[in-house]
Amino acid sequence: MEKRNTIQKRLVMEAVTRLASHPTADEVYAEVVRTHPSVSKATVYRNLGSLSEDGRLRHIRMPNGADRFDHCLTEHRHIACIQCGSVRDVPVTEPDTLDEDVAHGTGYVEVSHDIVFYGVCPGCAAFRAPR
Amino acid sequence: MEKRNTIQKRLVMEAVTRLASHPTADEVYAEVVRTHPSVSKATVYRNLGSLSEDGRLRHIRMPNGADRFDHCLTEHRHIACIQCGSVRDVPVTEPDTLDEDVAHGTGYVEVSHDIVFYGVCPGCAAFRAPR
DNA sequence: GTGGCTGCAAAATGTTTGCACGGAT
DNA sequence: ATCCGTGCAAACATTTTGCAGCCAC
Repeated sequence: MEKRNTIQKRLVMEAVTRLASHPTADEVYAEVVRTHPSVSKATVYRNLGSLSEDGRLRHIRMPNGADRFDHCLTEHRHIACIQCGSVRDVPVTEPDTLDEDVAHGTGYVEVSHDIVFYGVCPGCAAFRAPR
Repeated sequence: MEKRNTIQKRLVMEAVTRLASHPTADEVYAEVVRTHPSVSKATVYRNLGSLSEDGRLRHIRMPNGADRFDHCLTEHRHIACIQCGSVRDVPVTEPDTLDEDVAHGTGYVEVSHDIVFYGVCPGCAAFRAPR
């Protein structure tokens, strides 16, 4: 019942923090294995889940590719470049009554939402349409 | 270059329409196979993709489980019950300047977004907390 | 000491792809 | 005659799980 603080868990946490920019589980695994080759991918997945559950990481579900994990716990959104796949932070801009409105409109309770933005990042846009 | 209108494509289209409520690719496949056992799952996937591309179906990317397909083309959102997994429609409530705002804030271009709501549907809520 | 955590491999899930063939144009 | 769309199976990508042993508590 008690959650343990294992070396592996710390390694996963550190990897996500070090990679900073929303790594996928696979990227976290690669980072951990670099210094600790014996750690298995299942353990990385399990610890990512555990840490997210504990609120120490944020689990970002990407509607397309692999899910990502964020060490930054402040409320924010993400935008993925449809060209290069990079992901960066975006401040929250949708009204905070959104869930409430939907709850009232539908009769659902405990309403939350996932929102992910897509677009072409400045770098890719420049490359696509140079001068 | 020319897209053909095959029996399989029509079957897929009809299945999505008949199932009405946001079937997954697998559910569409099951529905098609019931009457036409020789149709392969790959064909269903390919036709779902083709029809979505043509705007005849809407491809709903679910951040969690399998993607779903919607025969209803009018702009709307979806809410999934975290208890029973059912999905129903929700009118758009977020401001239509959302993408614009993010574009201005980030410098990204061609900004769009996916948004999916989660909650407990009235039925499941009643079951969970009767009386 | 013991039960959660790990490593390994295998399974599960969801989707895509290579290939040869058959049918629509 | 083309060549697109199909069926089949296998590949692929991501994540989960079963199990025996280990190690943090």
